[in-house]
Amino acid sequence: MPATRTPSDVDTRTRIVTAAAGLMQRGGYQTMSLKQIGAEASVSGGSIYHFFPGGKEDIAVAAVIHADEEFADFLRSSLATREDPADAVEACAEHLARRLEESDWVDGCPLTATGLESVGRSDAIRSAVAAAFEHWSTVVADRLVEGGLDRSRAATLGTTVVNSLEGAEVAAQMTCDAGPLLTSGRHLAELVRAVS
Amino acid sequence: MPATRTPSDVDTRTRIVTAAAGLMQRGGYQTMSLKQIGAEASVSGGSIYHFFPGGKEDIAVAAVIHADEEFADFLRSSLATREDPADAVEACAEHLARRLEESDWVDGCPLTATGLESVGRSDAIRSAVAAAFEHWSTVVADRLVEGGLDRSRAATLGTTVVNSLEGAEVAAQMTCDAGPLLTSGRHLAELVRAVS
DNA sequence: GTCTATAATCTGATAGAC
DNA sequence: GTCTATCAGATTATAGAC
Repeated sequence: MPATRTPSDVDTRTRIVTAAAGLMQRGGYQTMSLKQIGAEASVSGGSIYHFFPGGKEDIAVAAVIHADEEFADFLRSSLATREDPADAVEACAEHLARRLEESDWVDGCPLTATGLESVGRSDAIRSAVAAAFEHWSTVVADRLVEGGLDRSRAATLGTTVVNSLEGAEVAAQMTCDAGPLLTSGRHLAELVRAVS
Repeated sequence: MPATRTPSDVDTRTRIVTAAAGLMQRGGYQTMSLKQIGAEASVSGGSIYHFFPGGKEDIAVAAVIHADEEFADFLRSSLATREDPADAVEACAEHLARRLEESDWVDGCPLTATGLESVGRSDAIRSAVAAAFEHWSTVVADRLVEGGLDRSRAATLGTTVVNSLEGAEVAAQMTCDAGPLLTSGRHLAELVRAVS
C-alpha cells in the first residue's frame, strides 16, 4: 500500500476511516493527529466531527473495524494460494514479508500499536482490536479444518499462527529484515504438519 | 511489578530511566509525557534535561536498554526452572502469563509499542529495540543449546520463541485472558521437542 | 455537509536563580 | 544538581457562518 492519499471519489466517511487506518498502521493511535487525518482524507478539521461526534476514539474504533475486514480478506486469499494447509500457512508468512519489505518496513499490522496504547485507556478500542485478533484466528482455523485438521487442534493452532506472525512482523519491522517472518512461517508449517 | 513509584534512595538518573520504562510499558512512547516521568521519579521538569540533554528520545533509548537487561534476567531465571528445554520454554510462557495477569493485563512487553511507534521516526529508538529482541533470542538459543539442541536449530527457534511469546502476550492483553500465552507455550514446547 | 476561527489544554524544551 | 518560570507550538474539540 503506497503512501498516496485516499481518492476523493469515495464518500467522506470512508476517506476518514481509511486515512486513520493508514496512520495507525504507521505509528499507532497517539502518533496520529486529527490534523493529519484531515490532510490525508482532504477533509477539513471540523467536518470530521460531523461523522464522528465521539472524536478521535470513535474514528479509531471505525478504523480498527475497517482494518479487521481488510486483513481478513488478505488472510483468506493468501491462505488459498496453496492446497496443503501447512504450505498455505508458510505462504502466508512469505506474502506478509513481501508486503512489509515493499513498504520499507513501515506498513505492519495496523492494530498492534493502537491496541497496546489503548490498554487501560480505552476499552472501546481495546475490545475492537481483541475482536479483530479473534476473527483472524478463526479465519486461519477454518482454513486448517478445510485442509483436514481436527477442529480443536485447528482452533488452538489458529490463534498461535496469528499471534506468532504478529510478533514476527514486529521483529521484522525492528530489524528491517524478513528473516523473523520467514523463520516463523517455517516453524508454523512444521506445527501444522505435526500429528498432535 | 506494582504501580509504586521508584524509591528515592536510588540516584536520579536511574529513577528517571525506570519511571520511563514503566510508562512505556503501559502505553508506549507517545503516551508517555515528561511531566509524568517527573512525577513518578520525583524529579522536577527541568532537571531531566541535565541528565538527558537529548530530551525525550534520549530517555526512551536509555529506558529500552534498561528494559532489555531486565527482561533478559527474567528470561534466564524463568528458563532455569525446568531441566528439559521444552519444559523450560513452556514454563517461561506460564510465568509470563502469571506476571501479566497479576498486573491486570497492563504490564506487557515494555518495548513493543515504543518500537512500533518509532518506525520511520527515530532510528535510535528502533535500533535499540531491535538489539533487545536479538539479545533475548540469543538468551533462549543459548538455553536450548545447553539443553542439547543443535546450534543452528536453536538459533532459529530462539527467534521464534521470543517473537511468538511477544505476539501471544499482545493478544493476551487485548483479550484479558492468559489463553493465547499458554497455547503458544504448548506449541513452542512441541517445536522444541520435534527432531527437525 | 463543509468550512474557518478559536477555545482550552497539554506538549517538549529552554533559561536562569539558587 | 535541582528547582521555578516560561516559551512556542501542537493537540482535541467546539461554535457558528455558509
